[in-house]
Amino acid sequence: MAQGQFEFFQMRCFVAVAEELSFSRAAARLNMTQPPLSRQIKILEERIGLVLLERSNKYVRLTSAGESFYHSAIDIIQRSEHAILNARQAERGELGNVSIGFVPSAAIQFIPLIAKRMAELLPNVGITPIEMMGYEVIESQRSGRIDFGLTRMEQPRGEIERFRVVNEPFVMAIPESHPLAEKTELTISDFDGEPFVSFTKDRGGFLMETLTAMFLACGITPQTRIEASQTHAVINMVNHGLGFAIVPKSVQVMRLPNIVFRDVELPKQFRSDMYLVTKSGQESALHERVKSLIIDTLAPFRESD
Amino acid sequence: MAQGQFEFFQMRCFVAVAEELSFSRAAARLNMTQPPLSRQIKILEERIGLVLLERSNKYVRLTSAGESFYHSAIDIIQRSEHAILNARQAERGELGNVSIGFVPSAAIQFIPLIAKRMAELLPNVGITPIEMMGYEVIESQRSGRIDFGLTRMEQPRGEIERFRVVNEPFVMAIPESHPLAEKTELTISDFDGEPFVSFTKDRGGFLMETLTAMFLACGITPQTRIEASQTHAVINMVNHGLGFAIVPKSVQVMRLPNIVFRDVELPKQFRSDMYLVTKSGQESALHERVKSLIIDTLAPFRESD
DNA sequence: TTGCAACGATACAGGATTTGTATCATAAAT
DNA sequence: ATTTATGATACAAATCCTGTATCGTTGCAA
Repeated sequence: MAQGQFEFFQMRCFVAVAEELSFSRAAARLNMTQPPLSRQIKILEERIGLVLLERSNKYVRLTSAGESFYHSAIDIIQRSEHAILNARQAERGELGNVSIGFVPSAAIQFIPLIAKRMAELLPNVGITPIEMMGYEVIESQRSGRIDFGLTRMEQPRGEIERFRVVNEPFVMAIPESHPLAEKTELTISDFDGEPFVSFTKDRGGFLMETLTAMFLACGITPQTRIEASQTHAVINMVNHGLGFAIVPKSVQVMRLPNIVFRDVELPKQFRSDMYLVTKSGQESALHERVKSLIIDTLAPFRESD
Repeated sequence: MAQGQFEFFQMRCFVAVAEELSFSRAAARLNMTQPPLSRQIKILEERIGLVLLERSNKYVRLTSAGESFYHSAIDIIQRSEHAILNARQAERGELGNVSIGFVPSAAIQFIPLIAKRMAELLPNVGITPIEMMGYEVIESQRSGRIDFGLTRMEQPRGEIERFRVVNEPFVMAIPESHPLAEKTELTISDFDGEPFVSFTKDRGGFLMETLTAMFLACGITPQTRIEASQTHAVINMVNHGLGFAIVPKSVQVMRLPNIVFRDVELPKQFRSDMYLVTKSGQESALHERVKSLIIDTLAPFRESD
């Protein structure tokens, strides 16, 4: 036994004596005889260099140091029990911390929903959401800075796993002042020649490509007035009457005063995807747990229309 | 070794391995050889029923459970060191809690000053001040509800120690509107026949007796208008112009808008005392420490004039 | 005052546990 | 293929702990 620090067992002995205020009774409680108990207490006192118990033949009393140490001991013993419970939780993937990198448009619904469900189902798992550009999500994933990523980019395979967690229809965002906002049954051809707020193509804006392909397929050519790089910006342009836009349906929970959202029939292949990316070969239980939690949480945005 | 809980030593072993990520290096650091180290880790894992380290021949890695347990272990080890330091502090009387019962007039200066100095000199000793009537101080002292008491009552001896910690002169409290407030050199005879706010005699008001004795000795008879039981009440009467009062000098830190305080020459024997009462035979270091702190703190109110 | 009972401290032998040396098994590196 | 480094295993020696027996002291009762 490393001469220098006291042992756990000695602490338990001390606690028993402190509570019983009797060596014999404490010994009985600890399923041992009195002499070794006395010895353990003595060793404990030697190790910490303090007298913890004042013992004369007829009474046993705690010294001030003993009083203090008793409280500490109770605390430490309890913590050591918690340590085991926590470790067990961690093993089951119910304790820890995960960081999620995500593109700004995921901040509207997906990340809050994930955070909420994590708080419910995995209350002891912390979440660190980090907003970033689509390409950064992949970089950060490779470098290990984040555990999970949410992005719209279809990524070259390799050591990174990818799941399509969102596959939702587009909706039209129309300024309230625009004549089309009145019409109830809209088709895509109604937007031919109308002012359009588009996404930029640079910096990994993926929606742009999808949308131009769709316009081509539907045979319409809106009048592109402005390009913005992120959904937030696009939506705010529309809100100020600068034109209509096409955004993923999940965006429409953002209620802005001068926007109306309208469903519109589009060819089946033109839908908005989002991918969950993760380093493959992560066999941690926590990782698995969170991964399926994210997939489950986003299921409504994948199956519904 | 009580089969059932892990030992402290095993935790230290684990921490060393977790930090070195190598059994051999960890063993060196612990001044032991590798085989027993392996064994201790194995025992630890058996005791808590979890695999903490994933070890193949070329690497040692923490499992999620190990990660969690490592943090707990660090925390517990640190706490166990603090436990010793705290116990040492407690032994020196620098850790703990004391309760002080006191009469309301001590709340004006004495208790705040004591609390302040305790915060400076004994930062880890908590103080619980309890305001009560003079006779309650003695009762609570006997029953052990308070560790110290501050009261003006001279008490029957017995198992209670008593120190005179305050012996200060009286001052006159005069309503600003009163003609005597203008006069610079006052003597006690100036107050003959003037309206006087007195202390009640009941409920252990001790000042009353002293004051009537003094009036007798000085040969004056003020006109007693009102009696109040506590200094606060008396002072507020004066503040509303109901008469002059005689109060201990320490009271004059209370600055009220319509009161002036004036020194006055009085016979030497008429001064205001306050006693520190304490159960005798309290040999605790903390108790001694706080006792002398209180005596020291109140020294200015005993020696000065 | 004396004897008894209760409690914690001490001594010591037997037993359990732990340690260290030597060795093995495996995997990366040369 | 050989070497080197790592953790696991086997076993004897040493250590430490336990329990029995006993002592010394204190409070209590006769």
